[in-house]
Amino acid sequence: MKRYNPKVIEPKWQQTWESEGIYNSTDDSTKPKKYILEYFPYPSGAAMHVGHVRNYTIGDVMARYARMQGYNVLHPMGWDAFGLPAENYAIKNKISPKIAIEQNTTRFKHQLQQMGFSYDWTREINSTDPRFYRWTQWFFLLLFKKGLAYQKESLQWWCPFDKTVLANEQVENGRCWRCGNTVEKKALKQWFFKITDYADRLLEDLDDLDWPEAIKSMQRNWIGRSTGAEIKFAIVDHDTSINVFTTRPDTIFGVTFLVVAPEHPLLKTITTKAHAVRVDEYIKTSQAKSDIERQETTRKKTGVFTGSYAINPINNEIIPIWTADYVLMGYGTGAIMAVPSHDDRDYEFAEKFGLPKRPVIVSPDDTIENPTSPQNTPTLSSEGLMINSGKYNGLASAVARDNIVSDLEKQKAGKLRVNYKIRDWLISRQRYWGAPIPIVHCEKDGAVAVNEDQLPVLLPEIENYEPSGEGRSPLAKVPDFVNTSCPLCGGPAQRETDTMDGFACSSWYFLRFADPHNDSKPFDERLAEQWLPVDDYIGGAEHAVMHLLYARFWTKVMFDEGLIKFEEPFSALRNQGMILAPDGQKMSKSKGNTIEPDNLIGQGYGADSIRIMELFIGPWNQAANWSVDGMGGAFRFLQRTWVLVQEFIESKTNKPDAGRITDSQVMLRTVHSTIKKVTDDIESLSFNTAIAAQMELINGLYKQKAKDRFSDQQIWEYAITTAVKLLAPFAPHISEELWHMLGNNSFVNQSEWPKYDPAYLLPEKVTIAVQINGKLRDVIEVKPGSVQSEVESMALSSDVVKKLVGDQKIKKTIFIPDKLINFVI
RNA sequence: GGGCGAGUGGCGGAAUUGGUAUACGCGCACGACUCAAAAUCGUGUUCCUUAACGGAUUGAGGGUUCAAUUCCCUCCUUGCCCACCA
Repeated sequence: MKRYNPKVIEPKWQQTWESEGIYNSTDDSTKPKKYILEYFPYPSGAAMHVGHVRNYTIGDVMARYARMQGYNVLHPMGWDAFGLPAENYAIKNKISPKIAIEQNTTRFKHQLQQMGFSYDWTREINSTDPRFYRWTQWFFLLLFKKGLAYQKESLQWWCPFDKTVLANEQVENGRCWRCGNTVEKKALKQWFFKITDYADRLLEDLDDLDWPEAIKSMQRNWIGRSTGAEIKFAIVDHDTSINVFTTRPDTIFGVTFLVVAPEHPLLKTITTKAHAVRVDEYIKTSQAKSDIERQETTRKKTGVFTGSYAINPINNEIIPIWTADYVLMGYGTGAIMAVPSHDDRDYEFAEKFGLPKRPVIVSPDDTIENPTSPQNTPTLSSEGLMINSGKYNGLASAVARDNIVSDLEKQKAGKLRVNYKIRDWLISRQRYWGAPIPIVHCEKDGAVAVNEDQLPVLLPEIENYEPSGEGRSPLAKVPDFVNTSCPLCGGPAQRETDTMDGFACSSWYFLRFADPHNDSKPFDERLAEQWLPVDDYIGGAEHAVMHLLYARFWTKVMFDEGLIKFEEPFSALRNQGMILAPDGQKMSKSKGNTIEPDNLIGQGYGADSIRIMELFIGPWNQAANWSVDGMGGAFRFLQRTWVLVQEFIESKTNKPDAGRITDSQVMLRTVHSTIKKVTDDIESLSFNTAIAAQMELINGLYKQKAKDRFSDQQIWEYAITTAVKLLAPFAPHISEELWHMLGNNSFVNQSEWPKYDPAYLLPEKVTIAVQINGKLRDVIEVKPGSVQSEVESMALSSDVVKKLVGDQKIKKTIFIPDKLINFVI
């Protein structure tokens, strides 16, 4: 008997599949399409570990299953290779990013191939290939021409370690998402994409997506739409006014002071001479505070009085104006009306600086005369009846809200306003390793788009690509690159030297897979129409408000331009659960706790065992600790399958034992119910139980074999063949090998998925639970479909039941056919 | 502080519509094979208690029901995301 040796069979089939091209997608097929995609990886210096492998295993099982179900499947792979990690790796290892990327993609590709993933490698793309980023630049120009790409000087997040600016989405708790260092604010002229123009559509279209609710709510939260009003407060003794944003205009009678952010443009104007020194000091100290410090002060309120007063437009009350850094310049108008009786932040501030905290405006218990005071627990979300609010008293707060805004509108002191937390996407980076922004700066014509036929603007190969930290990309030091002529007037001009954020590439790469070699446009409309949108997109949740939001934005822009006919790129999104190290910690190179597939394969487990382990360890979308012992179990299952098939093949040539009889009904029922179970489980993405069902099948067949020694060859042939097919999406190599050993010349991975016949599912006998008062007391075996009277008399004749019922009266009998009978006494 | 999710044997987990809780795997124990070990095969394995019987059990407590891991309420623990967003 041949031994199961993954080291021999796995590379053999990988090469055969590749040379036969059996996973390549055809553009002209009559079959229905299915586009299954995993996030294209970042080929960093650290190799892939079993956590990454899980992501690709899920996608691969789905792709293989879909093929066997008769779909024309697109399952491509490529490299998201621009960006900081690749560049930092190159700097550290003193090689050029280009060489680093070549080394890393070679390694990653080898890792993917040795896992037997069924990618169409003829469609491989690399975002750093000029043939690819030419079109990334083309999309930049599309956005530029549509007025969705613009330059603006403002305070931006700056990472002093990576020496570049960062988008808001790329700053987590005041730290750089890549290196974890504290970020600073720096005033720089930067390029932005106007994603805010699409905020409403990005929000509304979330509803219809088959995405995890967690991701949808993260995006909703990030877009942060809130409706309210902008209200104008005139300043006493000044010719100016301050606008505030509030979601609760109904609480305007509770305003006891105004607060403006320290960065507010009117702050210096309205500050009186007597208070100027203290205000100036306060502005300076809050500027010196990094944002992380501003967040870490455990919300202790600070602030100073400006000396000025404002007039409440609803009742002409005079209220003081303060400045405090709990009000953020970047949101709303950078100024608020403080309502201490209904906002805990305002309450805390009033408490600390001795400002008035009354009156209560919304009665929480709907009594106008003596409401329970909410002063100790102010809340912005409370609704109720209006009190202390003049003519609005007695109205429901939601009604008063509308009335007050329209009344203010009449006196031109207020209007409805929708506010968003989302900011425009800062796209420029002061780093070398990215797609150059295809813009030329001309003294006469300003920022001018490079002509389309001049694309790509090639990233020059340079000696010194380390960031300078001066706020300019290293490309600024390359005169040959910088100096050019203006596409409009032909006069001398300078190229933009910033490069694009790596997320620009990933905002459209999924479209390129439909038409990866097109040199005349980013993709053919017909091919995009055929393959897109992505049916199943598989990846971790870490891209929730970055890539997944950006890609949706670009897709909508392309839709508006008429390039594509769909508005959402990813119909279904699947977030796989993280694989943690056996100790429960995140796997990372720095902790030295990573487990790499290469080592496991070297130990003789094989890719198939790893694939089984990745899925069997638990639900695919939940985190799991990697288990070293569990690998042995996965391997044993495959080996038992191997041995069983070998023994069956040998039984073909040895005469079967004539004295033994195969129970064909039991065999057929076992096989057909397993087909049903595995099929249903794959459809519902319950991969762990799909594998468990196959283990049960193999265990069951072992028991059959012990009884009948493969007596009925025909039924055994069917059982074995089916078992091998069911295993194919999960463990493709061993399945392919066994398939060929069984005498097939085709590929099991191109075979048809087995179907079950419901007629075989019905068992000869079913076990009925016999309960008394809902407690299990006995079990009886009856024919399926037995009626109540039959089951009841059988159950009542059971010794246990007789004893427990005694001469008590049975009040009620509950009968569930083929399941249980319950006597209530 | 806000949002979303999760708590089941020694461990990872299963239970698809309220209907026999603990499938499958790991680990462990015993047996077979072996000079021996590994590997493999087989049997057992929720806990307490017993000669047998029996009792308890899905984070805790309560509720609905003939029947609750499943539905409802309160609380505890824990994971992830967002966080002074007015």
